Parts: sequence; C-alpha cells; structure tokens
Amino acid sequence: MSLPSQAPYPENVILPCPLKQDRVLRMSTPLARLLPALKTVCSQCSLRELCLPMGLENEDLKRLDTIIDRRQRVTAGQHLYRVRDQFEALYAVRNGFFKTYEINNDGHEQINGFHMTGEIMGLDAISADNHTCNAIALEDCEVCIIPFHRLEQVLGDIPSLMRQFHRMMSREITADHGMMMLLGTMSAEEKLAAFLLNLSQRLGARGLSPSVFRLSMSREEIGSYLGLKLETVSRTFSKLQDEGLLRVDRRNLVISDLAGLQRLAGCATSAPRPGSNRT
Amino acid sequence: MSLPSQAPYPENVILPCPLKQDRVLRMSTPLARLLPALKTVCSQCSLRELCLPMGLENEDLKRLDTIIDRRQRVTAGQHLYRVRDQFEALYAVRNGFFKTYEINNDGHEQINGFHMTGEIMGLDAISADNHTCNAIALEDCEVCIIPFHRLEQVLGDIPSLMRQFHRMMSREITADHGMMMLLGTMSAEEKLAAFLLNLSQRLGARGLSPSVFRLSMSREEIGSYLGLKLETVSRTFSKLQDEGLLRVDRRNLVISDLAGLQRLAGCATSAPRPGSNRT
DNA sequence: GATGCGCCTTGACTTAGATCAATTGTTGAA
DNA sequence: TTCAACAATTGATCTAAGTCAAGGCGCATC
Repeated sequence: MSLPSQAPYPENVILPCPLKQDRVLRMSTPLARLLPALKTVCSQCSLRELCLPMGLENEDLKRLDTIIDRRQRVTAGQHLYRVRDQFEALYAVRNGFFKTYEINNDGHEQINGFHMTGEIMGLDAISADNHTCNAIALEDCEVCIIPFHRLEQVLGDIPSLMRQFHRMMSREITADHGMMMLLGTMSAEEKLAAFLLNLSQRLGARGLSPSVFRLSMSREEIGSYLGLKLETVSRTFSKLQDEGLLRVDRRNLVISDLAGLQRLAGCATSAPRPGSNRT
Repeated sequence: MSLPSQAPYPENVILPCPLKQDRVLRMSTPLARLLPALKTVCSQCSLRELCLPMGLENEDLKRLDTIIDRRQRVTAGQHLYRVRDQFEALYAVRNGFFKTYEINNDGHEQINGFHMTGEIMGLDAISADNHTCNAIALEDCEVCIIPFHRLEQVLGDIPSLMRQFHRMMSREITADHGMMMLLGTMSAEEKLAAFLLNLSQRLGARGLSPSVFRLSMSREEIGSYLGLKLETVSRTFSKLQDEGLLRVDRRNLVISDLAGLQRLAGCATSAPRPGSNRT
C-alpha cells in the first residue's frame, strides 16, 4: 500500500525540461527562499511568460513594473482575503498553492479552485467590489499584489496588456464551465481522473514533473472541489491504483498510465482548468 | 394537475412596475416585433441600464453607438454560434432567450447557462479566439452584435465602459462559482428551488412578473443545467407543488410561496446568477 | 376528428455515492 | 515512549437520484 521508493521528484524541484527552461520556478528552491525578498519587477520575473505580463515588450513591461511593485508572503493556513473583504487588488501567485472557497448557508464548503504559480486570484471580486470567496494558502506562499484601480488605469495605454488581462478573465470563465461539466455529468472515477490530469498538465506547463508530484490538499478538499465525499475520493484513489493507472501513498502521487487516465476522463485534451497560455 | 386558470401574465407582457419603468422590454411586445428593425443605437435603447452601456454618459454613449450598430434576428432553434467558430463578436441579448451548452466526449450535453435580455454571450471565447460552447435560441430572439476588437479599441478611451465590461466578465465568474456550489453541494429540491428563484429574480429585474412566468426550456434542459435527469426534475416539480411552494402546468409556472422557496434553496439572497446590476 | 409526435408524469427497480463506524498510520508535543 | 490529534483507508449499510418502462396530455397536420 505504500510506495516502494519515495517519489524521485520531491516537491517543487526543478526538472530538466529544455523546452520550458525559461519558465522554471527559481524562487521555489530552498536557497531562493532564504534570500531577502527582491523588489518585485515583472520585467525581471521568471514567470513573465506564464502570468499577466505575457507577451509584453520592453517599454510596456516597465510600465507594468510601476504598478506591480509589492509582494506579500502568506504562510500555510493563512487567509489572503475573505468573503466581503473590500476589493483592492488582484493577486498573482508567485509561488506556493492556494485554494479559494465559499461556505454556503448549510455551512457546506465548496472549493472553487486551486491556484498555483502564475495564476491570478480575485477576478470574481471586480463586479461587486467585495471578495465573493475566501483564499487560503495551502503551503507557504508568495503573491504579487496588483492594485486593481491602477491596473485599470494603465490597461487603456497598453493594448497588449488589456488583451492579456481579458484573456485571463475569459480563461477563468472557460475553466469554470469545464468544472460545471465535470460536476454535472461525470462519475467519481472520471472526476478524479480529470482533476489529476489537470493538475498534471498545469505542473508540466511550469517545468515540474507532470507525472510525479505531491498533492497539497487533503482528500476532503479534493472531495469538496469535485462534489464528492472524502471517503469516495479515497476509495476512488484505491480503485485507480488497483487498475494500474497511478500509485498513491498519502499525498505522494505517481501517474503511471497517463493515456489510461485520459481515456477514463473522457478526453485527451479538455482538462477543466487549462493552464496553458495559448496565443 | 392542471392550473385552474391560465397564468394571468402571458409571456413577456409589460408589468406595471413603477420602480423599473425604464427597464421595460418594449421590443418584446407583439406589436414591436412587427415593426421594421430600427438602427441599433445604445443611446436610444431601453435596455441601456441593464446592459453594457450601463452608467455611460452622453458622449461616451454616442461613441458606443459607432461600434454597436448591427442587430441580428435568431429564430427559435437556430444557433447563434457553435463550438470552434472563430470568435468575432460578443452578443447582447435584446430580446428572447438563449441557452449555451457544451457536448462532452460521452455525448453528454451540459448547459452552461440560460441568457435573457441585457445579458452578454461569448465572453468565454476571448481567451482562445474560438467559441468554446454553442449558443442556440430557445425562442425567436434578437441580439446586438458587439465586434470585440472594436470594443477593445474604445475601452481604453472610455474608462466607465471598461469598468462596466470588467464588471460583466467578473459577474459571469461569480455566477459560475454559484453554479459550482449548486452542482457540488445541493439536493435536487434545493437545486430546482435555487434555479427558479434565480429566474424569478432576473425576470423581476427586467420589469416582468417574478412570480408568474413561462419556462422557455424543457425538463431535460433544466436537468442538464442542474445536473439532474429529466425524470428527477419532473418529480421534484411535483414535490414542490405538493408542498404548496409553486404551481406548475407544463411550462407555466406560478411561485406561490417565495419565502418558502428561498428557505429551501438555503438562502434569501445568493441566487446562482445575480442578474441585478449593482453599482 | 383521427393520427402521430414530443414532452411530461409516474411507478418499479437499481445503483453510485453518502453515511456511519472501526481501524491504521503519521506527526508532533508532553 | 506515550499520547493525542489528525488524515486516510476500508467495510457495512442506506438513500437520493438514475434507469427503464408505461401511459397521458397537448399540439400540429392532414
């Protein structure tokens, strides 16, 4: 039941992945964590091809640097914002892992999403000027603060930035539709397969191993996200393991049959939350 | 089993609703339908306080008129766009009722949303430059065509329009999160109650009766939206009727106990797709 | 006004996933 | 080393919703 050997890629290790060398998460190495926080500048950021600055050229990038100049550390278990907090800023995950969730009137928690490096949080708060969900760090994290009113001011002057911003909002909508499809039509097995494939794909796009990784969330949190109970998540993990598609030991995961998982999830392509930045 | 008297408010009739007189759907009266199509101008549109132009002043409104100058009729059963169609424009529903849906690889249909007057469709297509869902008219409809590249060009010059556009995208995200909550945590009864309350609220915001209306969609379509089978939808309607919360005869609906429905849906306020335009 | 077709309802039965409960392994503090 | 707290697994049972099937009703067409 336990994995014979520990996962060869411990959490957040940089993989040799020549095609994506420039997207590597340098700040996530233990050494980098000890360095004093640098002044945040998008123009120097290793994530710029994954994040809001994607596609920006020199001058525009410098312009962006003038408004995104602060970072914030959030330790595991700490909230970044809560429902009804005044909306001031969007947040770009620099490293670490967040969940956003809502509590409905029965006290039932629904997780809206898990957010990793390069993803923007807080887009839902624009319409009502208040946050509509809670964001909590699942590990020690760092975010870049994007003051929204200042962002909106410069959007008009930088067409390519406006473009990218709209793409990111739109991608969130598409991803949510994918989740609605998952929640509305899939079995437990299909849901879990789709979820793992999605994680795998997003990690891969960040230069990390797509097949060997550590889950940052509990079975209960996976269940809340997928509309399942924790026992069902656990049973389904065991089932997928018995079928030889993956190996799981607590939170350490190895995907051993990617194609099989894809077949199960119903598709090779449509993971619920496309993390790839298509142009 | 049949309603003793026909619904007192036939479909789309204008209600005497002093608070919302300016939001009334004049084009939806049979007379208006027969008139030759007017040149589309947002500045003259009775929906401008519900739609994209919300909050715009004279000059800016005229600027908007220059880019949104075409309407399109879509007859019941006709597609407005399909998955993978090149993304050219957003569409504002002028009158009528649409559904947007996706087909997953099992051939299973998932309805992403129902769209009524003043709502914008196509926001999901911005990120990939292709439509990611299908939009089909459930009744005879008319839409205003919003060429997206031209809209983006003027957004920079009209801050209040940019604001409103971002609010509308953000509201879509919030609404989708509400649907995820519904799909992930609610029972059939709660789902149907929440769905009907949401319809009721959106109709009310448009000056139509919030308690007596005609459903534009089949039981199967309601089920697809709510993650239920058509038989379950039908049974649940009967159950809610037996409990005295509503009366239903085929597609004619009377909500007889609004508070009771709200209690059942778990809340008085948080309907999944907030149609109200809060400022 | 007979016919056929969709849409809807209802009943009988099945099942996937929820619920309840017991047990194990892990971690960290005393 | 022990103990408590917690996360995860697994088994036994229950139940809400799905599936399959039989009618019924309203509507359009001829």
